[in-house]
Amino acid sequence: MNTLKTSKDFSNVFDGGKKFITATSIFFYLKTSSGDGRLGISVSRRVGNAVQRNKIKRIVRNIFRFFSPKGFDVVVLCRRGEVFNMSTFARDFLKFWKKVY
RNA sequence: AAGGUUUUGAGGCUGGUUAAACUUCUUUUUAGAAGUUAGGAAAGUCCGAACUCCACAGAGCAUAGGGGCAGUUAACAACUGCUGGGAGAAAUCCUAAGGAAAGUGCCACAGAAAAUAGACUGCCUUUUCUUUUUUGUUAAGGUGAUGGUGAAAAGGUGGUGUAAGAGACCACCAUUGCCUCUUGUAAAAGAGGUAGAUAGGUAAACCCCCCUUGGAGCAAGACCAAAUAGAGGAAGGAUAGAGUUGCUCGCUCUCUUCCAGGGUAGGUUGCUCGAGCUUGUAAGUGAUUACAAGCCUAGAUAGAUGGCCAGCAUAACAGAAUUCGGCUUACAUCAAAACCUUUUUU
RNA sequence: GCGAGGAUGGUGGAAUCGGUAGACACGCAUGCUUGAGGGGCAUGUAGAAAUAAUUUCUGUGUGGGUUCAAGUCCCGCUCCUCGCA
Repeated sequence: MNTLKTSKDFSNVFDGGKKFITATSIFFYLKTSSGDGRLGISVSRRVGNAVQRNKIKRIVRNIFRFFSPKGFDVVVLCRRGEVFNMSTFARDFLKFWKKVY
C-alpha cells in the first residue's frame, strides 16, 4: 500500500481536501489525478502514550488493507483514544466509505 | 500463627482464521513452503564505554567532575567485601565519608560578647573624697569564676588554693595530638604511656591536597547515480573565519586566479556474531573470573511484530531505531528462598 | 541524538552573598462618597484548626539530603518552553 510520506503531501490534503467528521476520527480526502490512492495516519501525542498510538495506527492500517483507497489521498486523524477501538472505528469507517464511493 | 526485613523468578497461555516485515529453500516469473519477529524496564537520557570522523588526536593553562580502605570490571559517579558515623528491639537499612591546629569569607534575631577571647558589667586589693561604721564615689591594679540570650558561649563534676579567682593544682570522666605494642594487606580497632593539649560551626561557600578529563556524534561516517555541479591540479599567501563549547601555541581547511552558478535530493551500506546467550565444573566470603559443551535469538526506515473468534484468566507498567555495562523511575497479579521479633505448643 | 531555561497567593511578577516569604501592580471582598452607576478614598485578601483579641500548624511543582536555619546550595522525579543537527 502506498502511503503519504512528506509533510508537503499531508498539508496538501489538509488544505485542499474535504472533511468527514465522526466520533472517533476525522477523514480528510482529496481526489488524485493519477487514480492511485495513498493513506496517511496522524495520531497526536495528546491521544495517549506510544503503545496506544501504535495500536490505533495498526487498527487503521488493518482496515485499509481490505478497502484500498483508489483515486483518493486519505488522511485519518484520530481524535480521542478512550473511545477508539476496532468496532467503533469500523462503524465510522463504513459511513465514510458509503459517502465517498 | 502474626508482623517485619532482604533477595530472586514469572510478566499471559492454547487453538483456528486472516494480514505485514525479514531470512532460507523450491520452482518459476508470481507465487508456494518453512522459520523468526519488542522489554524487565525497550522509558528517563543521569553516568561509563565500543564504533566513526575531526592532522598522529598534539602541548600548556583554565574549566568540569570525583574523594574512607581493599578489590571487581573494557570502563564508570556502577558493583562487591570491610572500616568509621547515623536509624532501628532485631533481621537490616542509609551514608558526596580528604583538609577548618595553610589562608579568606559568613554565622540573621537575641545577647555584654559570635571567634585574635578584648571592651562592657560584675568580684577583689590598694587609694581620693564623704562618713562613727556600712553605703556611695575618684584613680591604679588583679581576675576571666558573674551576665541565661542563642542552633552554638571556649571541656564537665567535686575539691585544694586565694584578697578575689582561674586546669593555677589534684581526683574521676570526656575529647584530641604524639609514642610504643598487638590484630589486620589497608581504612581502622584494642591496650599502655605521655602532653593540661581542651583547638566553635560551615568546604553540597571560596579555597588547599590527590586523581580523572580534547571535541562531535549512526542525521557519526562510507559508496553509487543525475546536474552548467562536486572532486582534483597549478600559482599566491597579509587579514579574517571554521574544525575548536574557554584561552595560548601548533596543525588542517575555507580564501584569490585559471572558470562559472544554483540550490534540490534518491538509493545502497553502516545493521546486528556480540566485553553474546544457556548449561555444567572449578577458584573466590562476594562482585566476578577461568575452562568445557551446545546455540544463533528482532533489524524496520513516516517506521514490521497486528485484527477477529473460542476457552482459561479478568490482568499492571509499558513499544526497539548503532550497540553494550550500570543507575534512576513506573509496575496488577502469582511464585520461591533466607533471616529477625513476639506469642503458643512439643 | 545533543543541550539550554523555567515552575512562588486568583493573575502577572519581586525576594542582594542562605537569615522574619508572600514587595509592587491587576483582580476580588467590605465600608465611605453619589439620588443611582462609574470614578475616587480607606481597610482586608495563601490554606486549615480553635478563638473575644489572637495563637498554633501546613505552605515557594514534588521526594530526599547538607546546614542552627533552604524559595535560594546538592541529588532524584514530574510538567512546561526553547535551541542545534
